[in-house]
Amino acid sequence: MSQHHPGPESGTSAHAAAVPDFPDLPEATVARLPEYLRALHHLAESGHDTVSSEGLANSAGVNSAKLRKDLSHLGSYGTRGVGYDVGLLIDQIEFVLGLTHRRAVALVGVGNLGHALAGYAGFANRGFRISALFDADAARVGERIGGLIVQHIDDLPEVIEAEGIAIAVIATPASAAQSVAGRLVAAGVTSILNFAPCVLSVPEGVDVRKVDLAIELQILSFHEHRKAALTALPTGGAAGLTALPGGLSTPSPGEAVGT
Amino acid sequence: MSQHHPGPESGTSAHAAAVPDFPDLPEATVARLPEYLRALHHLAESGHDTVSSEGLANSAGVNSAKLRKDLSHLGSYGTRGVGYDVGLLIDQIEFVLGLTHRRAVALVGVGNLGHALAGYAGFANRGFRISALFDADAARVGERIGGLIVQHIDDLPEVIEAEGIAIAVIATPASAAQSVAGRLVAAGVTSILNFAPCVLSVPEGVDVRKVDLAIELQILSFHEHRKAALTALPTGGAAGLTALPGGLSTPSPGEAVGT
DNA sequence: CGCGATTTGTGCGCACCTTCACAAGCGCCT
DNA sequence: AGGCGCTTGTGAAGGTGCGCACAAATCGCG
Repeated sequence: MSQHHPGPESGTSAHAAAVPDFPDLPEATVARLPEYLRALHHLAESGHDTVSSEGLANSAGVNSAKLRKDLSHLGSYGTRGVGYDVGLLIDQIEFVLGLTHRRAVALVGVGNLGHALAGYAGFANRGFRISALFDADAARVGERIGGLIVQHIDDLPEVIEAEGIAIAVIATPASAAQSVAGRLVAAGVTSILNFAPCVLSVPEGVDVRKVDLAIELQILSFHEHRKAALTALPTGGAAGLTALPGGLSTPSPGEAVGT
Repeated sequence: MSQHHPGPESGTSAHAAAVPDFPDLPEATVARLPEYLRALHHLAESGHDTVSSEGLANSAGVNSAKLRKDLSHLGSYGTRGVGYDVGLLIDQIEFVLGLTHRRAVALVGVGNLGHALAGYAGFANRGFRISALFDADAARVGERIGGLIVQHIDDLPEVIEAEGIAIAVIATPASAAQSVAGRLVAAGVTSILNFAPCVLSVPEGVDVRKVDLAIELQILSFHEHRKAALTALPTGGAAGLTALPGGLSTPSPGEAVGT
């Protein structure tokens, strides 16, 4: 999705024995690790202290072979014949994802969507803390949201530095997003989650992930359209479908990351 | 827009059935079409009536070769030496995505996030109309949000059918999501956009896309972590050499992922 | 103390996606 | 009319990811 510069690909020679670390984890694997982490926390709360790849894969909604391969990439600690130690695996994944400490996040744009994101409990529960809110609208500055005061975007540099913020969320209108991105990067932010429906260009070394809500619906719309065309044409589109079970069963393939 | 059904002369070669086209568009292509569409609308508003693959690719933030291949999949109409007709391409893509008519969408869960989604202007502008709001909390039922009244989730079947809704958005807590999904499917919904951080299992034929905001941040966190590790290491020697075992000993723990 | 049941880790083939490079087509200019 | 430059469409190569299937490893039990 966003720009991932293969770039010079500095080798990053694995500093041998000390840390198992993350030299060049496949992007697809990285995208799934959070999923595993969530499932693991769930399992831990249920009292499980070990889990098989089959069980964990089930909880995370993926194939067990894929899960094993993913975990093997980070030199995982499973025990053959037994499974994975839940607590250990949680620590492992959290380390690889850089979640050993709570990360501070800045949020720019406290409009309709930004307001909701600022109060989204899911962030706090999963390793992040919204540490600063910004908006360009003077009328909004000073407003209090979930224990934070909205600050003017001109104060961005000082706050970003003072709080040591490296990750920012853009929830502004598309027209302002590129400008905001530039100011964020100038202030030292190196990772951006962009909710504005537009492409951002940023210097090399800055990561951008994009969430476009309308695009998600449009992709679903395509599949709706396709399904409608299929059922209208008994050409054999349904032939491929195995006996449709009455109950709930196979998880759908959704997902695809990105973006 | 533009009830443009004639389609492009029934495919290129095999015109067995009068099927429009999009038989089996690659998923990756489908995911990018909305991006192109957005860029095209932008271009149209800027007065452009044709655009080259290079120009459009630039606007959409992708490689031009990739764009051309994507468009070729849907039997597109570009003119060599000139480029693509912006208006025609918009119609084409909107048709393929099933956006020739505005689609009705139901939204379940009018909490923090759901409230924002209900008012999100980006949906209305891009082919969708939130047609119904539901919540399980009786205290919220009756509340008015953006011209719609929140209804109780028990009324879901009647409303879904009456409005002919096929797409739904789940913005409930994770604990309720699976149950809601089941009720949606039972009511006839065949596409779900899930914002709850959990896996949904649905019957075959139902599409689910998931947006997990915390996961997006966690992926960024990984890259932050990686970048931090890189800058912490002396850049000099690491460049280029990938853990070549040329070193005399290189104890096993290196685990040489790549090999 | 060895055997079988269980589960991980992974080699391999396959399918999909991306990118390059170039021939074919189109319009314009001379 | 003909050639020239520009742009599309696509064949082919390369890369990435996925899933099967199986050997290796570990535990529990008799």
